[in-house]
Amino acid sequence: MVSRRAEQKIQTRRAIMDAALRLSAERGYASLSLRQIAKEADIAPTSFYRHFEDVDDLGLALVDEVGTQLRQVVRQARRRVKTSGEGSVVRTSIETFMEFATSNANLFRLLLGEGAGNSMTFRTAVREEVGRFTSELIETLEEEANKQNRPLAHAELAAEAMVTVAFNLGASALDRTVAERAEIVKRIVGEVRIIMRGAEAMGAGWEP
Amino acid sequence: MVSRRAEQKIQTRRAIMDAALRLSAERGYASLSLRQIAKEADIAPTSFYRHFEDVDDLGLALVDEVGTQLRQVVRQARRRVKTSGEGSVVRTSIETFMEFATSNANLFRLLLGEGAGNSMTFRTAVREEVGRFTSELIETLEEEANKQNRPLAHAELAAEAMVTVAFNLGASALDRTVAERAEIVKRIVGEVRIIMRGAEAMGAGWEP
DNA sequence: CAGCTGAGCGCACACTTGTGCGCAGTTTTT
DNA sequence: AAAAACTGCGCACAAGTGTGCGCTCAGCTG
Repeated sequence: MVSRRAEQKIQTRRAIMDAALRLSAERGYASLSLRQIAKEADIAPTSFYRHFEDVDDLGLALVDEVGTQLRQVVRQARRRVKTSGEGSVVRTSIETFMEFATSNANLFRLLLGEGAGNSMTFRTAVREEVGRFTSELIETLEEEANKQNRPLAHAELAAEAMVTVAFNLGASALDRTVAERAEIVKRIVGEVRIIMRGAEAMGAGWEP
Repeated sequence: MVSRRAEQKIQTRRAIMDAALRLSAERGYASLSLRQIAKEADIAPTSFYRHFEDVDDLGLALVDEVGTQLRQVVRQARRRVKTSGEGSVVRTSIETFMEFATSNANLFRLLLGEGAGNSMTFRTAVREEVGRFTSELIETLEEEANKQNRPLAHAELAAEAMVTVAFNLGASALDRTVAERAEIVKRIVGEVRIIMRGAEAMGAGWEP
């Protein structure tokens, strides 16, 4: 499996994915053509088929990738919170998240863009990924609530709201300058805190 | 100005916009061609230019339209809350909003889809519209808070979070069955309540 | 009434698009 | 060493793309 050939193959596969990412940042993913991608990846158009069935197939692979990396982010944030002693959970988590978002801006934009946009297949794939992310957050939230002995009402609702806010405002930050970006992060932190506070304030037996 | 001619013109303009909307619901807006739109609108391709410079120009017109209609929604919601005596402000507003979203699903999807996706011009246009919407909500929130004598900390943050949640979960509801949709509305209401509660719980002098 | 304006059309052009087919060269398998 | 497998390429083709140009003729203006 470490044959020279297989290695080369995954290398060009990467080249294709990177090319698509680069292009989609400018023109938007939906308006990408196989040929454009091929050219950007220094590949003959027909060679594309040796790696993906379709442009949509490529898209799904990308969504999958971003999902995997995102989940890593949650774990990294958890670790950071645990080790670095203090600093609020909220702030640390969000900063970790934004770090990821800015350094993978293209991938991230794709996720957000296609989540609301294109084809049905895509939308559901994206939502699944975001769903996984939310699940892990719910878990973290409940864990933390137990430890601090401050019960949360409806952790799922709170988590969903937090993720939605962070993802969307986070995405809007990508276009901005560094200064503006910091300002947006502040806003995200503020809003997430509000949500947290609200969830705590609602009694344990609250029914929406 | 009510000349037969002008009337005809705005009529075909409408036809074009509707056609674009219909098509974008299936294939996604970004992958629309001028010719497809023209065909769907029963127009010769070149006639398109009599109404719009560009496909992007059309897009901006559509974003503008949805924005205008959206603001009408807020006002309608306000009126409903005032007249219909009771029922929570939150629930009434969200129901009004969802009514609009479902009956203008295509327009709405366009707004959300392009808000995160396509070209820079587009993104900013969309965000402006959403911003306007948020502004009106902030106003309503503060007004209501004064009347009920329950000060809100950082109405802007709360409003932004609410709008983000409502828009995005709302958009995700569009694909679902009627039953699932009702479930999502419930979730939105719950989350908005949490946000509201959180904003109230934060003291008046709170700094995020 | 005559003359002008402007919406809509058809034609034409130069590109770009996705994809099928068969060949080259290299790596892996026998 | 011979054969099989497979990545990548060039070519070809039909279909679709945006847009310039000049015509028609309904409807407005003087």
